[in-house]
Amino acid sequence: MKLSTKGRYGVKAMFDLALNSDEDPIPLKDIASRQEISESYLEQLISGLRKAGLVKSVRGAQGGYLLAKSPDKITVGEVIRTLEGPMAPSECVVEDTQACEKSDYCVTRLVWKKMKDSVNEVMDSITLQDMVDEYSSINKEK
Amino acid sequence: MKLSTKGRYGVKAMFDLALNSDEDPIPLKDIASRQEISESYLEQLISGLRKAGLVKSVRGAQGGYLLAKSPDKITVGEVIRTLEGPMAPSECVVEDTQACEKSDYCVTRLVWKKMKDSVNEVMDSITLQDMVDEYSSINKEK
DNA sequence: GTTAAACCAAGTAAAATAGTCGGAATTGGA
DNA sequence: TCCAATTCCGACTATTTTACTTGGTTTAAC
Repeated sequence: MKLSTKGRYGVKAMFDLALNSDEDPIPLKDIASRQEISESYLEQLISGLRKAGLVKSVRGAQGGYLLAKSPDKITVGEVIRTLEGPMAPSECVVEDTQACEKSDYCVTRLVWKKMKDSVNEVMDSITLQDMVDEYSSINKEK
Repeated sequence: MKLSTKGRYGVKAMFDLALNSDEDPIPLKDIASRQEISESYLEQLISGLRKAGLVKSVRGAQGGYLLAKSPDKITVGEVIRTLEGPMAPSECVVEDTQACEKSDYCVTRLVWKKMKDSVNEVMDSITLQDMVDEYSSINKEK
């Protein structure tokens, strides 16, 4: 049940964008080096985030990436689901998937459903802004 | 974030044992055919469950498997963690693992921690007996 | 002593993961 | 006008994990 690097790096990158955002776009190179992620790999991931409408890009020199919405409007859940797909422990609880023919009376399915709902609820309750706030409150104590 | 077949089959097998348990041990063949799982694969999984003390085995003819504890003392969480390992989205929140050197001020780590705790809480709150009860309540309506 | 079962270790094909690589298109600034 | 910095894109690849299978040994009931 480990998350793959896609989800983990994706959240880190988005957090980095939220933390370092001003007006100017942030080049991928900066994010990659700050977060210690391979730049060319991160490129793939951020491409997905862009297609999902979570970040905007500015091409050419002095270009880079920006959050497409304000950090309090972007949840960890959106980021992770974009990169990892639906957080379903089993195929049979992926939305808009044909559940198996036993699903009406399948008890294990109810278990997977509860797990899925629980994870999504937590993920969707955390915004990038929450992470930024938490970061500030940890670091002001120094 | 899908569960592997280990966890999924494991829960099914344990549920099957809880549902069909009387005094006699239940041969793996029966569980495998009822749950539509490859018998030789399930053998591996149940071996892990036995070593973890969740099932008991009786060897020889008329042998099979039994729950090691009563179904209300076995949680889905125990079963899944036995077969899948700790349900940690990231290495850095696996208990008794060295967290990385940034863990003191790492905000993403807090996110993984929340996800982990949430999943474990749900899993640990469901016992095999709960599943059996749910099964009966679904099926008595027919 | 035959049969039904658990037990064990090793092997394996297919899929997923975690990247790399090479180049094309875009744009700001010298 | 050209150069450098950057995004964008698609294909390739080594490694690891998954989901098994196979072939056998041991144990115990009848």
